[in-house]
Amino acid sequence: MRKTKQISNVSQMLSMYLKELMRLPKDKRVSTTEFAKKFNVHPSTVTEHFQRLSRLNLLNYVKYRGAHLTQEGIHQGELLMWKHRILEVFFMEFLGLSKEDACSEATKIDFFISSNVIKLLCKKMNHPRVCPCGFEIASTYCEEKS
Amino acid sequence: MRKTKQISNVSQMLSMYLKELMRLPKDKRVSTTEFAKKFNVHPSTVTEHFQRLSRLNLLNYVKYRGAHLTQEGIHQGELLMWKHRILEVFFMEFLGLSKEDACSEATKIDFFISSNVIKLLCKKMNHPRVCPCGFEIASTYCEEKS
DNA sequence: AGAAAATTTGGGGAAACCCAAAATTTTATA
DNA sequence: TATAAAATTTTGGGTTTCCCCAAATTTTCT
Repeated sequence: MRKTKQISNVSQMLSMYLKELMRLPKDKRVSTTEFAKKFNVHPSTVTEHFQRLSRLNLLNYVKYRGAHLTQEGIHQGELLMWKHRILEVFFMEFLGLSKEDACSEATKIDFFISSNVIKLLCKKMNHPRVCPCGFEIASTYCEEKS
Repeated sequence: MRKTKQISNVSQMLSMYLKELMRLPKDKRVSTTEFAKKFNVHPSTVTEHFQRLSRLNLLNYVKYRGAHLTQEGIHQGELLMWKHRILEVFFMEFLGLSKEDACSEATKIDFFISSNVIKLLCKKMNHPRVCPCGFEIASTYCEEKS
């Protein structure tokens, strides 16, 4: 009954957490201070966000022990990263941005842009399999019929 | 000393007000109830936002008498509309979206996307002079050297 | 075991939204 | 031109999201 391809109730900030989480090894648990440094924020703030992600069933968070993404969290994180990376490819290949600029520009809008636009962009870019940073682009959301 | 091409302290919501204001005749003063209907919000909410825009010197707002954009407001509104329309053109011509979809997709990201990306997009689209809806695209921000 | 380090809790604060009811001003009409 | 009706603003609340700090708790290290 539930749609799978939607980010439910995730704020922009939470989406940033989700994306960062996706870049980390999925087996290891992440600590709050580790994250606090990345986001230039106090540890207690991270705790708060982890708890929120946990309430949304996106993060498996155990007090004092760190956290890792749930299946659902990975799923939503993959959607975000797919958007992010397709945008990166587009910004580099079509607009000629540098790798760094492509990433920062993608970061500004990946949360807001629709799946449909990304899907069309993906097609136009010939369904890239890797992003400019060398990371693989998960094909879960790409509907290539090759 | 002041940079001219930046949206200063305008929230996404205020940017929506700015864009809507840009679509209205600039000589006439707009009433709060008029706006309230457009945004499906109570009149008092509009008053609040008008006051805020006024504090930012973007809106000339006189109690009980309505409001109209200041020079600065028009300037910032033009930047937003430029982004919006270039995106519309891109979405229609490059991705093949309908006029309506192009508009709604542009609305989702125009506030967040950088001027630089839009500038490159503008060039790729050959510096369009009108958007899909037939509106003229102000060239203030377009650096075409034709 | 006990001290040090990491983490969470609880209490607050600011900003951006929104609404409802009361007060005020404008307008329209009798 | 009064006065009633309509429009607008004020006031007072309420919510959410984000952030910090200090104190309490738990884990880790020696």
